Amino acid sequence: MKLSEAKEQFINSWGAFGTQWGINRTMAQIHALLLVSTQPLTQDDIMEQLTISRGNVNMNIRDLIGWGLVERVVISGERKDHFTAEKDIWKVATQIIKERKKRELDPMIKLLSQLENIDGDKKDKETKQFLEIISGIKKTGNQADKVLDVMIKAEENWFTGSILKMFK
Amino acid sequence: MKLSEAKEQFINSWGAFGTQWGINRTMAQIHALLLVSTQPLTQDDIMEQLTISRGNVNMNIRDLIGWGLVERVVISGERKDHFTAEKDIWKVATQIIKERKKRELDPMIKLLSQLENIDGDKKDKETKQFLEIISGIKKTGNQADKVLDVMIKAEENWFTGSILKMFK
DNA sequence: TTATATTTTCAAAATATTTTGAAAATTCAG
DNA sequence: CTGAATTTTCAAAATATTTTGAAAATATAA
Repeated sequence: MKLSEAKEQFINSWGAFGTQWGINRTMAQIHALLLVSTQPLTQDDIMEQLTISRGNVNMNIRDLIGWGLVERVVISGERKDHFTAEKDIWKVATQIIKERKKRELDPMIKLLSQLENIDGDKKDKETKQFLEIISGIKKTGNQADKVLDVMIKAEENWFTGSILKMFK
Repeated sequence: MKLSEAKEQFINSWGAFGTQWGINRTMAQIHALLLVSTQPLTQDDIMEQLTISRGNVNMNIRDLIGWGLVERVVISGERKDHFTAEKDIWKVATQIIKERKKRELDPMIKLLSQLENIDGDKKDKETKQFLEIISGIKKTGNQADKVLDVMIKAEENWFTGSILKMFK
């Protein structure tokens, strides 16, 4: 397999992979393209390489920046914006986990707490079972939350070289 | 809030939550409905409670069974099939992790191995960087794979009461 | 077996999401 | 400032996914 073929296949597979996780195909492809690019790319580079429209590139780049996976870099002497992706996949993974936790897990736990305030007889079988399910989900959610916090903290401290502080 | 409202809100939120994870809304809603139902339900019950068509219920139930989240139960004396969901959310979570690992992580790692076989000069800067990215992803993928295996094993052994075997 | 209840399938319709592209807004060199 | 380059926006078009519902297949009681 040639390098260009391998890159293409990686971009396509990463895109397909993304769709299974509720991420749109193009956004995942742009991310993949930036991952395997030596140089930061402009919107025009991305348009050309993935044959997609300017608007599409622009919107998805903005989302990727929102997820903290891509950043805008200024190349001195160049007028156009350039974009580059974090190459360390472990950092990519923790960043995604951090964002999903914030956007989804935290609100879900909040909702579950609200659902625990039901009017009426807590001894009623239906009510009792409902509350058990809800509190079970909340408990597991909170455990996951804590595990992820430790992961994120570990990542941050590892990165800043201050991992020992975690145990003080 | 009344119980019926709480149930409804739970079902809707679980559905919305699902779509963010690449799971279709109705499938997540059916799962939620079965989670908070005291009794196993028939297809007709589900049709009625979620006001969706028979075909839709049938297909999504089949998928849920494929994910190992729902099972068919026979109620003696009743002609129709009944369905019920695993209520222990920790088991639900490990089941989902197990399936996603099998369906997505394992194939992704396989693909990455293929992409490492590139023709041409391994000293070429472009080639070298590509191989570094790919092997980085593969390494992180393999680590995740191992962590998830331990989780799944722990869950299974915990469930069967043979957790001590894990350390022998 | 036959008649009826139940489940499954799948093409077409409905709905939701993504993509385009041109106009508007912004940036910046001269 | 001016005007060209660049970026952003967003309504409409294209595409993808989900849902329906009726027909076909299957199961079961009599």
